[in-house]
Amino acid sequence: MARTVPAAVDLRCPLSNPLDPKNRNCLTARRRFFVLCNSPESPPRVSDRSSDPRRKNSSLSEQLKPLSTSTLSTPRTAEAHALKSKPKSTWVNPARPKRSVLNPNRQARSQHSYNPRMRELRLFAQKLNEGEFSESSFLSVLEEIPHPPTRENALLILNSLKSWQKAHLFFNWVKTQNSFPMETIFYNVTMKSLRFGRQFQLIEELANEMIRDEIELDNITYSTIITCAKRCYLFDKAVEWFERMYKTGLMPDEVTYSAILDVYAKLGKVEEVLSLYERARASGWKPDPVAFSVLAKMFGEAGDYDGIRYVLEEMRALGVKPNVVVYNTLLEAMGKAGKPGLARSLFEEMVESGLSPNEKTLTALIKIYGKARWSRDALELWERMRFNGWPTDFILYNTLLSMCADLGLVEEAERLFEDMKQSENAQPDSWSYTAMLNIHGSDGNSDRAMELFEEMPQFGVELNVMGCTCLIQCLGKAGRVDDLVRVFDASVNRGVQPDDRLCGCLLSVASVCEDQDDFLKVLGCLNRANSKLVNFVKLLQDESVNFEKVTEEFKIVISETTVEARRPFCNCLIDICRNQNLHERAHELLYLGSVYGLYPGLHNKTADEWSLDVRSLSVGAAQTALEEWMRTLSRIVKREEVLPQLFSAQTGTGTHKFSQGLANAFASHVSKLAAPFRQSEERAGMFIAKREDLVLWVQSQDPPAVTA
DNA sequence: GTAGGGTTAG
Repeated sequence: MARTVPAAVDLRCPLSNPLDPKNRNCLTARRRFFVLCNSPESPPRVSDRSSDPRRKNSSLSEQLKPLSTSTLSTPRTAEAHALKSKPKSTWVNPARPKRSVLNPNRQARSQHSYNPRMRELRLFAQKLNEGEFSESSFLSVLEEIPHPPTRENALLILNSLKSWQKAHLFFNWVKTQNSFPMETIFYNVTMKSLRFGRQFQLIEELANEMIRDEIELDNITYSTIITCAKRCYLFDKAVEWFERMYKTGLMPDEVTYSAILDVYAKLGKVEEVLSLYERARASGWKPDPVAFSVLAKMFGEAGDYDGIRYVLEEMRALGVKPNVVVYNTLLEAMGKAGKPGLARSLFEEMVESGLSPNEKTLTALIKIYGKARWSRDALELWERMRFNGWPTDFILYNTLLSMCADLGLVEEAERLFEDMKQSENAQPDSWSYTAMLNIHGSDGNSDRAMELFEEMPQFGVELNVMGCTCLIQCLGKAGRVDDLVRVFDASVNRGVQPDDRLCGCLLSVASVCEDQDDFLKVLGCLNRANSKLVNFVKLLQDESVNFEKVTEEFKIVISETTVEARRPFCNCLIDICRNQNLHERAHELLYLGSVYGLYPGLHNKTADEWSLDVRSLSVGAAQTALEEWMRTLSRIVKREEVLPQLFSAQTGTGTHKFSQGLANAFASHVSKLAAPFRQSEERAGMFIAKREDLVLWVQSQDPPAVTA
C-alpha cells in the first residue's frame, strides 16, 4: 500500500466491491485480509481475537444461540429439511442473499394531523411543565384540562411534558379516563420520557403491562427499552429484550439493530458485534453513519487501530459519507489508538469535505495534541478556531487548559482563562480552576495560585479535591506551611473530601519539610484525612519497633490505599525516613514495596547489562535503591560471581517542563558515594558504569560506604 | 425532547 498519502485518507480497498454478491458472505475474510495487507508493523488484533481460545465461551455462536437456533434460522422449513436429508449437497447460490437478520425498512412514524385546539393545549402543557406539584395537586390541575383528553389531545400534551414524573403521572391519568383504548404510541412516548430519567424499572413495568394487555410492542418500543437499559448500564436487560423481540417474531429494523450493536460494543464483545454486523451486511443491509459510529467507538475503546481502518474502509467501499459525529468518534478512536498524525490528517480530510467541526471535534483533537505533546499544532488549532469562529464550549476550554497544564503553557492558559471569563457560554467552573491551580502550582507561582483560590467563592465556584491537591502541593513546594494548613482546613470545611491523592500530596510535603514544626503541622492535616497513615509514620520513627511489626502495619496501610496511590505513598515514606536519618527503615520500606509489587521492573538483567530503572521512584527511594544495588554488587564481587560488562541506571529526563530532575539528585548521590557511574551522552537520563570500574570501587570500600 | 439508534474533560 502506498505510503505517500496519509493512511487515514488513502484507504483503497484491497478487495472488490463488497456489495458484489460474490463477496457478500466473506466480510470476516475481507477484514482479516485487510488487516494482514495493511498493517505489517502492528499485530492483527482484530483477527487475533477469534483465535484466542480463552474467548471461546463468549463467542458469538454462544451469544447468538438463542437467536440462531430458535428464531434467526429458517425454523423447520422445507429448506432446512432438505438440507438435513441431503447433507452432502453443500453448494449454495452465492447470488442469493442470506436470510435477513433485520428488516430493511425502517418502521414508519405516524403522521400527526393538525389539532385545532393546539394553542390552548400547549398553554396548558406549559402550565403543567412550569409548576411544582405534589402528585395530588398535579392530578387536580389535570382536571382543568381545557379540552377533553381525546387521543390527539392527550398525545399532544404527553409529548409536551418535560419531566418523566409528570409524563408518567399524565399517562396513568389518561388511562383512568377511559376515553379511548391505549395504543403503542402512548407507551412509546411515555417510555422515552422515562428514559430521560433513566427509569428502567418503570419502563420494564410498562412493557410488561403492554404484553399483559396485548398492546403491540414495535421497533420503537424495543429500541427505547434497549437504549434505556444501556444508559442504566443494565446490559443483560438490553440483550434480554432484544432476544425477546426476535422470539415474538418481530424483526429489528436498523435503528433497533444498531442499538443492540452498541450494547454488545459497550460490553466489549467485539467479535459478536462484528458477527452481527457481517450477518446484517450479508443480508443486504447498507449500514448508515450511526452504525459506523458504533463500530468506530468500539474499536477506539479497544485502542484497535486495525479496527478503525476497517471502519474507514467499509464506509469508503459502501460509499457512506461520514458525518460530523462519525468523524468525531473516529478522531477520538485515533487518539486512543495512539495515532495523532493520522488524527490530524483525518481532521483535514473532514474540513476539506466541507464539514464544519464542532466543539466535540475540537476537544478530541486538543486532547490528542496535548497527549502527543504537540503544542504547536494545538496552538495553531486554537488560532484557527478563533479565526473561523468554530464553536466552543466550557469542555473544550477546559481541555485546552488541561493541555496547557500538561505542556507548561502558562501565558496561553491565562489568556484562555480570561477568554472564558469574558464568554457567555463557557464560564470557568471547578475544572477550569483546577487546571489553573495545576498550572501555577507546577510553575511554582504560589501567589497566583492563592489568588485563584481566594477568588473562587466570588464566582460561586467550589474547590474540588483535585484543585485542593494542586494548591497544597504548590504551597508545600513554596514552604508556605501555614498557608497550606489554612487552605487544607478551609477546603475540608467547604466540603472537600480528601482522597488518597491528596493524602499522598500531604505526605510528600511532609517528606520535604526541613523544620520539625512544619513537619508536625503537615502531619496534623494528614491526621484529619488518614490517621492510620500518620500512626504508621510515627511507628516508623520509633526505633524500638522491629521489622515484623513494620511489615504487618505496612501491609494494612497499603492494602487500604487505592492501587494508584500505593507507590507514591511508599516513595514518600522512604523519603521521610531518609530525612529523619532512619536509613535502615528506608531500606526496609523499599524491600517491602518491592515484595508487594509496587516497583515492578526496578531491576533488569541481560547477559551483557544489568540495569536499575528508578524512573518511578522518588529521590530518596532512588538513592535507597542505588545503595541497595551497590550492597548486592559488593556481595557478588566478594563471592567472585559472574558479572556483565555494563551497569546502567535509568532516571529518565522528565518530559514535563516543570519536572524536577531526578537525574540531578541521582548524580549528586552517585558522586557522594564516589561510585563510578557517568551520565551517558548517547542515552539521555542514563547513568553507566563499566564492570572493571565498579569492581575496583567496591573493593576500595573498606569499610563499605554503604553499610550492609 | 414533538414516538426509537451513535460523539466531548484529570
